[in-house]
Amino acid sequence: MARAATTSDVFNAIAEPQRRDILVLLRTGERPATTVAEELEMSQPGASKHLRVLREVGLVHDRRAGKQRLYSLDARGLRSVSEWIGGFEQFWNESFDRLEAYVQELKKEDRSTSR
Amino acid sequence: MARAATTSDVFNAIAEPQRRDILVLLRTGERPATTVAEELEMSQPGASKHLRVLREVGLVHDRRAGKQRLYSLDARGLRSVSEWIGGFEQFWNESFDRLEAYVQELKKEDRSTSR
DNA sequence: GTCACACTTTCCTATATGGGTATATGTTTG
DNA sequence: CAAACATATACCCATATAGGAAAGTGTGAC
Repeated sequence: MARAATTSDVFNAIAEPQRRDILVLLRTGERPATTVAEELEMSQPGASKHLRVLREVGLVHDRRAGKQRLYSLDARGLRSVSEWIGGFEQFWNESFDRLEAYVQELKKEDRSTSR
Repeated sequence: MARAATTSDVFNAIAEPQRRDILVLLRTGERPATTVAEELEMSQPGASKHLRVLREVGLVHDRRAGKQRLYSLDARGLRSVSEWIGGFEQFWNESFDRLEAYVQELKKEDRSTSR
């Protein structure tokens, strides 16, 4: 089995750098697919594919506007990620302390090794 | 080109459900690889591989303890994700409003279609 | 040293992807 | 309806998994 389908999981959808870039870009407002491609310097089909994935996980919406299709951000899907991440905030400092201890340990080992 | 290597990107590392489970499990304290495998019902080599990925992106640390190797959480790497996500918090409510408008629009279309 | 235990790595496989290129689809305009 | 424009899809390829099975490595015990 390979990795889970990006189309069904927000975590996978935002694992791709270019898709993250698209989301960031859309914070400044909706825009047509072509503009997204141009502004992020990716091919038109490339942008279209990424937008499709983002659409399928619900992170963007699209609406027709004449010949164009305007894409807009719907950040609500990122909430689940935020909540998951939130469960770790309390461990940031703690693990920092743990790292400190780790560094101290390394220093000790180094000292005893060089003797 | 395929997706970026999981070993070099925290976003990719946490894109895999089982790896997220491991991180959550490790919040309750360090434990040997075998225990991780048992508690999460994954094969021992499987757990080992996932732990390796997490280690390489710095989300876990390991230390030898006799025959065992104890893995512990280092959540600091999740901060970059948290920060990125944080840039979207202000859009949650806003996009909710946008969705409302979207729904209204759908209703309108539906009405005009059924006429 | 040898054995057992706890992991890690190697191999192999089926499957997803991301990217490029070419082509198809949908919409407005003349 | 034909032409033009904006996007989406289909195809093809190279690569990166995740997983299972089997073999390899490191460490404590006898």
